[in-house]
Amino acid sequence: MSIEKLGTPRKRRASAASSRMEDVASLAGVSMITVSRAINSPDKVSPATRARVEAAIRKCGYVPNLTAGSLASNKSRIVAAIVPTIDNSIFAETIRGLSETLAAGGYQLLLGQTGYDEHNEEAMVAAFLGRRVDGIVVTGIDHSALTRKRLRQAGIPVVETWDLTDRPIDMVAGFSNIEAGRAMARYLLGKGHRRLGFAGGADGRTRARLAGFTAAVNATRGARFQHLLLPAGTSFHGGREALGALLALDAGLDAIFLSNDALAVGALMECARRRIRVPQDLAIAGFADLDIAAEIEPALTTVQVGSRKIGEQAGQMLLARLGGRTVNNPIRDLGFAVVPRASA
Amino acid sequence: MSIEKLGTPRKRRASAASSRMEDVASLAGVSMITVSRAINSPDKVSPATRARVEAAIRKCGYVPNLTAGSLASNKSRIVAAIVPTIDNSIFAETIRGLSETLAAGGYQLLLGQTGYDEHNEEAMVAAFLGRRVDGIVVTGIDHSALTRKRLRQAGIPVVETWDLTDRPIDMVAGFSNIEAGRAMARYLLGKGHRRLGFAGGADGRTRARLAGFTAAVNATRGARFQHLLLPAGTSFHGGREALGALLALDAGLDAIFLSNDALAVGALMECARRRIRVPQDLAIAGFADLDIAAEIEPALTTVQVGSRKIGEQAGQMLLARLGGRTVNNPIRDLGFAVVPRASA
DNA sequence: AAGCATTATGTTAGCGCTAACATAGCGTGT
DNA sequence: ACACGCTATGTTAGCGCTAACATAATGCTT
Repeated sequence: MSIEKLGTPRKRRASAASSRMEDVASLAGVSMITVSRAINSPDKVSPATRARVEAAIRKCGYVPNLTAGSLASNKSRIVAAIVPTIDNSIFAETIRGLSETLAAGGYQLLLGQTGYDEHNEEAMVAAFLGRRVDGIVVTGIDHSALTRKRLRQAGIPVVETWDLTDRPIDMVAGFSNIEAGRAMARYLLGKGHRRLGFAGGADGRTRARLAGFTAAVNATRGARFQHLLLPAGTSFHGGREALGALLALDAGLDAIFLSNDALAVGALMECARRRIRVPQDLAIAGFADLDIAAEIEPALTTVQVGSRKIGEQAGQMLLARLGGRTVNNPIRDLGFAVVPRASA
Repeated sequence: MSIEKLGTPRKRRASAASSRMEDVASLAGVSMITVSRAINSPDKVSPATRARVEAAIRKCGYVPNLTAGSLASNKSRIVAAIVPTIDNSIFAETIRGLSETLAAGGYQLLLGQTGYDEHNEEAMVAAFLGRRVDGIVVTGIDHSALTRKRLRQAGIPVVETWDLTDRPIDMVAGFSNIEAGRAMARYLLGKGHRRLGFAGGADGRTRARLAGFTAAVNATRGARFQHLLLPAGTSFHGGREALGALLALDAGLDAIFLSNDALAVGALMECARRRIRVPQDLAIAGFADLDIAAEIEPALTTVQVGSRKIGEQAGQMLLARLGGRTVNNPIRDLGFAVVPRASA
């Protein structure tokens, strides 16, 4: 065995050309931990030292390696969110609210889109947990058994959104889809409609709305309805087709509830094309109160659910828990409201 | 100095309760590196060993810590994307295309939304680089000097999108906004319109479209135009207001080009409200060919730019470079096409 | 049967940072 | 003058994984 030659480590990985904390430390004449503190908890370092460290950082163009920091501290400052899609969709606003809330707390957002496929959700949850995200936001309350188990065992805050349950995996921010469906049915029935139609995607939230809708219709003498679950989730074009399909089932429908506003707007367009007068010949209602709902002609009657607020609340709950605070109300019912406009 | 007591390390960090690679290794009776290989490059491990390792993984419920892997391998398998917003927006489809392309290659997407604020972009780029993302996608070709410098020095593939330049930071996938603006002006002029209006957000891409539009109008005898740059980027409501504001500048306008489809749809809605016939009294044109453009009544004349394809191409270029291949054509002009519909 | 390439697996030493503990320096009260 | 608490900074030992090199086992050539 020979003594190592000075300055020639036997082994050295090809590392980034970028400067490391060590370089900053020696430049500033302090230890690494002081640099670390100057960056992450500046008030634990004297102003004079902090100034020297900051100067050194600027001089080297140092960019802290957050991956290394995450490994050492077991905190990633990343939150993952899984939504079905962000295309012309109700979830885009949720993501926006979440993203801005998290950014304000110093967290970044890892985004997953399942395309309404539960199998994708499972794989994404696994991948995100492997990334040791600090928290996770999922859409809905229906998840595979494996996904639920993994989320519970991960030991991180989890927020389910866009629905409500007594027994969330951890926390939930949303509203009751069943009640929302019921409320819209009652609204339409209250307007005197008795031959109703319902169409929407095949996800759990739409099914819940359908359940509430069905219950209210069945409780009303003389009322009957047709429904349709579409393979594709949310598109304007899908709304056109849904309208046609429902009218094919029963040409005498007098009101149709589409489970999201994109579909409803598509249905309105199809009515315009077919010269069906809305709401005189046929009432049309949507769900979620997208921006366009208030702007289109005729303005769309819909259910306002605070898409953006769901994201903000989810973000706030996560930030609270990540900041060591307890969340006093982990089941947040943000409510909904039927917004009567011209179309129904 | 005393000999360490067996089994009681002087120091041990509070670590996750979850199992580590070491646990899997001992359970399977192999070394850690074999487990690592069984996971990351299965064909380097014999089928028998692989099977034992996989069984052990299932038994412990092992989830690899990707943070540790990233640090060791200097690869994060994360790509960051920065867009102005994903709300009812042209960028949602780009993100979707990117996200799906990357997912197929085993990469995850870290999303940043600047809200059309260049200052945010700078901070986000810094944060993402600190995260040692493997690649980054940004919107547009206008970036602060510091951002450009950081991106160049990061030594990772960078794709600029939604515009075109001879001298990208690294790669670019988009189309010429100047030419697109010019093409739409020519289209409207070709239809005989001579008093044109233009409105859009204040971002660089809209300015480029405006430049092309202006050039074409100025080259046409007898043509004149008004323009308007809005603070808020893309909203239906903004389109209503833009229409009003442009008509206030010149009530005799006969064609208006809105720099994105959300604005254009809003303008159409406002025309409906004001009983302005489109296109007879006023032609309306949009930009990007969102889903709704083809569905609305009257259908919207717009510029189709392949929003989704931009994301897919960006993803493919990144995957190629990350896979060690060279990208033969790093400047990808995906073109555009004026789509004539009923509104102009 | 020796020589060599190839495949399968192991050993060692980090990747760049921070937790946990250690220590030095200083003001304060008695 | 001394213990005490407090602030500022330092030392050490990892966090959980993989790169790089090392070695063993196997097949194939001549």
